[in-house]
Amino acid sequence: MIDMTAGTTRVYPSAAGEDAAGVGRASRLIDTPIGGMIAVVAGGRLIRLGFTPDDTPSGAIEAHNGADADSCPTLDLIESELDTYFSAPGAATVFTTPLGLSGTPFQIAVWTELLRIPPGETRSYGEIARAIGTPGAVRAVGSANGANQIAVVVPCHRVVRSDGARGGYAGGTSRKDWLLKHEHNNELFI
DNA sequence: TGCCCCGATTCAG
DNA sequence: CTGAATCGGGGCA
Repeated sequence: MIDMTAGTTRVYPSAAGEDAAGVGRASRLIDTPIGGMIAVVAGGRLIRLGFTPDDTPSGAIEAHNGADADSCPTLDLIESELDTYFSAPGAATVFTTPLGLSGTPFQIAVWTELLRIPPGETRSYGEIARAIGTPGAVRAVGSANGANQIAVVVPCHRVVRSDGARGGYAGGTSRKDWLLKHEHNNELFI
């Protein structure tokens, strides 16, 4: 059925009626030290990057329109940048892959703010809430974090609780832990 | 549309 | 440690 081998690119046939603008979609599985990730590109932009569940169902990669995934520059770019990011302790890697953020105005505001957090640094949910002008929306920020479609690149893992505790993570707290330590040059903290 | 419920939180008791 | 505050998002009538 679907080849889940890391690095494998799958091309999906165009679905009539979808992507009227001719914007193709392609996905690729990328292997990382903390599990496989699936990257999805549409219109030349990365629109999704998430950790694949242990037993990734074939349906996880459904509905991707046809595009020439094997020669997708954006997939090549994100794959390359992820490789650099994961292989370099301290991870000062700056991602340049064009992103396609899709969500409510509030979510977009949160995610955009997350992109401003430098690698190796953290912010609390409250700080993010204040930064975007809605000091009381602390929990809502948490929800928006959970709705992040582009893991690692949109660094929702850099948001922790005000008391320093790590807080939750859609990909699993162990991954959040790993990422924070990795960016902290492998130093243990807290 | 309105109502209700739920959170990757926070802070006061 | 417990409880209430606060607000965006989603489900449902």
